[in-house]
Amino acid sequence: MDQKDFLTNIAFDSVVFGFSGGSLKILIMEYHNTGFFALPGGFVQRNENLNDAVRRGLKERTGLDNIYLEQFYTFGDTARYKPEIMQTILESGNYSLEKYEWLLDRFISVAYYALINYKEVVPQPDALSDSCEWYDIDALPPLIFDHADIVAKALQTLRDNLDRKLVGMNLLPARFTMNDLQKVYEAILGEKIRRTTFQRKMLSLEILKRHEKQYLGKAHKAPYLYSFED
Amino acid sequence: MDQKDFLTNIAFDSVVFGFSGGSLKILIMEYHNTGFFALPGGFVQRNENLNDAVRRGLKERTGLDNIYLEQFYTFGDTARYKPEIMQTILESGNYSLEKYEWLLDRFISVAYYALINYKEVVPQPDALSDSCEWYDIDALPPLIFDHADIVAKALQTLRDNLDRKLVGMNLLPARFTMNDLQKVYEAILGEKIRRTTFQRKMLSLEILKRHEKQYLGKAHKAPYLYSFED
DNA sequence: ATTCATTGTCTCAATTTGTGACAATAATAA
DNA sequence: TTATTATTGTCACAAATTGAGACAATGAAT
Repeated sequence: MDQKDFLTNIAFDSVVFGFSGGSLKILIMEYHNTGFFALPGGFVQRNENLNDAVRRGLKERTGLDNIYLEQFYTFGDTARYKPEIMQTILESGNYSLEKYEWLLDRFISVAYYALINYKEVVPQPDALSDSCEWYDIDALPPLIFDHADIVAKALQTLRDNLDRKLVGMNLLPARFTMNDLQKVYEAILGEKIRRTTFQRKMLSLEILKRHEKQYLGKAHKAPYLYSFED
Repeated sequence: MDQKDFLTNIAFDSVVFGFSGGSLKILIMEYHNTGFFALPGGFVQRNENLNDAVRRGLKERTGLDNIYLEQFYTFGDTARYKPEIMQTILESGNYSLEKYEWLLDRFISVAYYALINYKEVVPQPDALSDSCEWYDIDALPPLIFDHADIVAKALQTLRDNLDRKLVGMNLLPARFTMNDLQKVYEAILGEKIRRTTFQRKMLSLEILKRHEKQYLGKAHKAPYLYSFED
């Protein structure tokens, strides 16, 4: 974290979506002894592509490569500049204020959202944080800076993209039932979808491959399993 | 242009769309004695919102306030860093390389597109440029850095937004005919649209106010004028 | 008066979406 | 073994949207 290795005044933040227990969740970090909650983020190395920097950051937090990632907005208001918060975070972590003075400068932040399979991830805190955990999108703690705005815009963009991009797939394991997929869509949109219409639409896209049935041990017809591979 | 007044490593570029002669055009700058063509852009002052910086830049180039503006992507590949080009530009303009050394550093660029009424604008070059002119979107000169990619992505985003946002209006004068509006849509989409379907769709949106007819002195029925005001 | 190009609107067909019906099925209960 | 139950896959029909053309109305030129 030496200043000379990084670009100044520019950062990134990631809204990492996962799906579990029927609801949409995101990763939130908590900083040591401060009560501050924030999105996972980071800085761009001088010899590194912006997109690669974000992937590097996600790899550290989730252990995953090849994550589905979309850049959605760059936040650059002066109102998001609050050096006293960053100073508190550094002091609570016993970091030298001289050495890390550059972190107290103003940053413009490029925001990305990621979609990952919840089950494949064990969230890892970074050096400054004592936790990195999943929070239900409807029950987030208060976030520092403008991170609540970033989350809201991420969710809005995800909804807007839901039809145009094949977004739902990235939140599920390789094989899933039509009902699983519908629940992901419902969690993202925040509303119920009609079963028959949804099923017809998904099948008409001709991107789903049908596999053997899944026997659930329940008292009814077993559903087919699907995957996105072809 | 003193370094200490600006954020480092971060810039913006604008794709300014106008409509004239049946085709879509954008503003391109040419630098003194270099043969280099580029999008109009600039840097963010330390006490200035990113969005305000872009509006300031557009005001200087077009003289217009209250421009329709959308941020669409932030370009941060290392491949876009070509200090020798910037050096040539500075030298050709007889700028001190010491004083403006910071401009030779790597920049991540936040890209915006603007939609303006062609007739209201007299493009103004900046200090480093000897021209700022309209170019047909299909006949652009070769552009420096990754500016051709930026234009391509701007156009793609504009097309994607065409139905969801009321984009066409910003490219026309206050009053226009249905045919004018259709030609704007056709220029953006790059394809012909069926007249009756287009007319029905536009009227069904209930955002157009119909005014008196426009007598063209032509040998046929006169069209209504419309506006977006309500 | 006739001709001409364009406009505004209508009609019908084709497609997509909303809504419910219904048989098939896998486990459970009787 | 047989009924019961919840859920699934598919179909049928209605409603809404879009595609495609027809046609009369109109303002100016001939």
